[in-house]
Amino acid sequence: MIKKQLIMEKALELFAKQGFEATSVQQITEHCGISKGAFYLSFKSKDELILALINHFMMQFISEIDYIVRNTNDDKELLYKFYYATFDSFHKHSDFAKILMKEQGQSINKELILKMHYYDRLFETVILSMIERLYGKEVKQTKYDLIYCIKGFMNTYSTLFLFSNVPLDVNKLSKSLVEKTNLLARHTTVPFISQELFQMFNHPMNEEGTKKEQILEIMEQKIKEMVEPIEKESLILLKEQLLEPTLSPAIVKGLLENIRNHPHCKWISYLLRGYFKL
Amino acid sequence: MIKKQLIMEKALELFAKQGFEATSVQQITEHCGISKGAFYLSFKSKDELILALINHFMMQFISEIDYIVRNTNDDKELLYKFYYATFDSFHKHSDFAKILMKEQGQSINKELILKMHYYDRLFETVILSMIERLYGKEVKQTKYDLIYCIKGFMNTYSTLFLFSNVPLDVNKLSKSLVEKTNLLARHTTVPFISQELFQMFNHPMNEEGTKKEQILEIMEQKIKEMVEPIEKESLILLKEQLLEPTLSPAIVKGLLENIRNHPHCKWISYLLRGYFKL
DNA sequence: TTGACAAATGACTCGTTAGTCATTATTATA
DNA sequence: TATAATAATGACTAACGAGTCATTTGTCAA
Repeated sequence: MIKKQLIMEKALELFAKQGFEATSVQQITEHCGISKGAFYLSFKSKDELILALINHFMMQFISEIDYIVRNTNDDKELLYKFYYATFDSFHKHSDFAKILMKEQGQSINKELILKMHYYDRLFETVILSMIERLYGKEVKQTKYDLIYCIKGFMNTYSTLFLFSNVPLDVNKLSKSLVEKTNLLARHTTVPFISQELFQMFNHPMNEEGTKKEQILEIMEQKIKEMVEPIEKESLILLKEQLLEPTLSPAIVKGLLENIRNHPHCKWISYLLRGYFKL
Repeated sequence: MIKKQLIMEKALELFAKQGFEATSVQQITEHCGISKGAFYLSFKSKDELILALINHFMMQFISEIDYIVRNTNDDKELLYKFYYATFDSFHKHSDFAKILMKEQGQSINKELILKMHYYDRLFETVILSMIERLYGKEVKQTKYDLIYCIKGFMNTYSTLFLFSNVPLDVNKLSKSLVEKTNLLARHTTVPFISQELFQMFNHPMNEEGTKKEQILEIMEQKIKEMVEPIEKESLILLKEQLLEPTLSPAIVKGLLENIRNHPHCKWISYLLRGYFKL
């Protein structure tokens, strides 16, 4: 298990520098100081490795941003916090962000493309819920355009500081983008992306409906692995709540809070927040 | 020479579908109905092919947009025409645009990365000159941000219609982006990218200063190849003008107009417009 | 028809890579 | 200490791809 993490860390560095295709398993194992055979004890294939990396970081990223959007009460702060957290995350995990940019749309692996689409959709959902909350009916016609504008901002500005070695002021950048986003939200009158168009783009959303049964499966897996008592009990209680709702919303929310910051529970926490509508 | 074009066309299709790395020379030659050896009669290597493709399309694209920006007199139309031409070009050459998106930042080839950066800088220059003309001192503090916003819009909206099979209304999209750009230009007060920052990003601009001597070299090459009498004479006169300015601006402009629409002269025409400041 | 020249071919070389598996080293258990 | 179980190794295979070059095919002038 610890070996798996080592491989993921070292591979991340190489992928960010050279790209996925251009990095051989040989190189990865050398960089880890292990043998080639040892690699295949942890991962069935090179593809499984990149998939694990994508999953690991995207789950972390999405759940982090989603938590911020759900738990920032002050509307005035929300957009700033959203941008700040996004760029801060890109900055902290810049190697992963680089891979994301490089492998964008690329990748021969079909499963990977689907996964990327899936996370992209999730992220769009988070943005959309934020926009709807902040601007309400004001952006009824233009909210889908706003999503793409926000994504466009994130894309260009990320590329900028990921691929040049210029130190960046996340605070200043976020403030600047908050102003731009507000401007567009409040004054745009000519929409391009209608709801129909938006749904057409997002058609293959099916991938992992993440229904009750799937959440249960993931939870059982984690409960087995978990050693910390508080987190473990919280997980068990939440699992029971999932099977048969008996606890009050306050208790459920508290239990979620217990597991939220455990590195292995962020994703479960995100799924449950969605399921319990908290 | 005609073989070269065939290879470029067929390779473009495959690269757009599968990516550059994932496409073998074997596949390209099979798709062309020629032998592997024949490929190497036209191109020294696979890298030379992708470089030729990038050069071919980027020259065409940049010079087209530059011409529009320089020759649209009505400021009210300019931004619309800019967006329209951009998306129209992406649409017409969607296979190339796909490659551009996929190979973005990627690519092991150093020469290619430099070339891409170079064209990126040229495109930014065109955008900047347009912004300065349209908004003047109004955007003194925010013009560099505006460049990246425009590029961000282009990026997200292109991805959208390049990788989903939804038919697009370029007219509507352009109008929508014109409004957004105007909003940002007129009301943004919080800049993020200062002039210093902008220059830091663009540091390695050196690549092909495209000075007089280089233009001359390209011209001599083209003069030899050219068969059409009017274009040929225009080129010869322009070459003389480059060596020793004797003609009036009106005549020079007319000569440029003569060659502008010849598929092989667009790039020269662009370089000369810059050199003669027309 | 012939011979000289150019165009085109594809079998071949050489390097590289993902993935396997018989063998060896390490650790746990009795 | 002996034995079993598990972890780790790296030489090996099979496949593929870029680029080469001896040979064949086509063209055209004499």
